[in-house]
Amino acid sequence: MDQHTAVLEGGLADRSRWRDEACPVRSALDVVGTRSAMLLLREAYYGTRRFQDFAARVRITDAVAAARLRELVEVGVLTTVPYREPGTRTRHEYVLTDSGRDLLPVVLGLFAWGSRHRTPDGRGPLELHHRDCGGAVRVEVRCEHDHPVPLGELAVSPARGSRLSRGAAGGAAG
Amino acid sequence: MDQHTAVLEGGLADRSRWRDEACPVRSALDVVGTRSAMLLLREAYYGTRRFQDFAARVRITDAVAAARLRELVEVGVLTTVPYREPGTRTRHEYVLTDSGRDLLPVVLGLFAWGSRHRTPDGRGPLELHHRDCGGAVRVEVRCEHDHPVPLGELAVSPARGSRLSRGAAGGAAG
DNA sequence: CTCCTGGCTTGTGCTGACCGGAGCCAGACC
DNA sequence: GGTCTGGCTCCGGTCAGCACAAGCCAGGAG
Repeated sequence: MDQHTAVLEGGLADRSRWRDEACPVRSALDVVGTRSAMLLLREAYYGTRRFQDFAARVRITDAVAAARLRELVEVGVLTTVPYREPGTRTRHEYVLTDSGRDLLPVVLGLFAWGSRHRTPDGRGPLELHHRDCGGAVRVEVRCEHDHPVPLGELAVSPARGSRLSRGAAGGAAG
Repeated sequence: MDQHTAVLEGGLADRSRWRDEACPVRSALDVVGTRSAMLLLREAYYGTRRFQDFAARVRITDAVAAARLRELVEVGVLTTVPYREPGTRTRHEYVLTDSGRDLLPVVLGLFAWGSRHRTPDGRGPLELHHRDCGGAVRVEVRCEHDHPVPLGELAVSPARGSRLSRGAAGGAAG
């Protein structure tokens, strides 16, 4: 259409002929779409591992922390690992899995957007940089050939083998 | 601490001495943290512009669509522009602003994560590629020198001029 | 003038996210 | 045995997000 939206290809072109039932954005939001889940992830990235620290630093109640942490473990974003401090019994910590680490672009994307668009100065109270070189850190949409991909150059197509890739109508995708 | 978390620098190192009151992740979630807001954004990226199309394609009611679209316009993620089809009165469409386009990494990040971790085959029903070269599209965390930045190489520090940058305790950041 | 249509608004009610506070339980320490 | 602590669970209640359904309003078509 114009240069400011993605291009829908194949059976997707007619947007009125398919539903978003299997939309990956929707399925992601189903499991990590709450405020507390995102903030717990932020804390995990900051290095927090223990129950009370999560609850206190995210400023949620124990009940919510327990419920949310349990869900995050269930969906595989966190795992529990036992630990034992001298003189106490065995407890367990919540640590990130690969799946949890894969959500980093989402949380950093929110971080960057909040810093840029939701603070008076457009800078925000914290900065992110690369330990190795000191360069400022950003979240970018890129193709595998390293080209930056603005919205207008983004193409969406059905995965091979799906109904919509064969031009059928009425399918479900995302 | 270990290689799987970010490094907190300056006054941030002691995580127990500062609060996340001004956290940009939190402020971002305050305005675009709902399921319907994210899905409306997805639709906007797909090229949707009209009220009924948004409501139908996101599968929310008119009431929710009206409320959420109004909020998104208020926070500057969308703008209304008047249009007129022949033989009807003037109405208005909802189009993305620069601020709205800046949320693309967040929505694509959820898209990628959902495709990878919330579908049986780990691929998802849709694919994203670069129109110009056909390459698969990803969301990446990079520094300004183009180095990929894994979580373990990410450093978080206070913005210059903030309380925490001067080593004071009890500040508020993110 | 009435009818129709798109873009809402309003009303009712459910559910899930969240809070504050109290209680529980296992084990270490005494 | 009793006490303390971390990691929960349970209870009662509020509020926001959402669905379903009805109503409203401006303006073009007839």
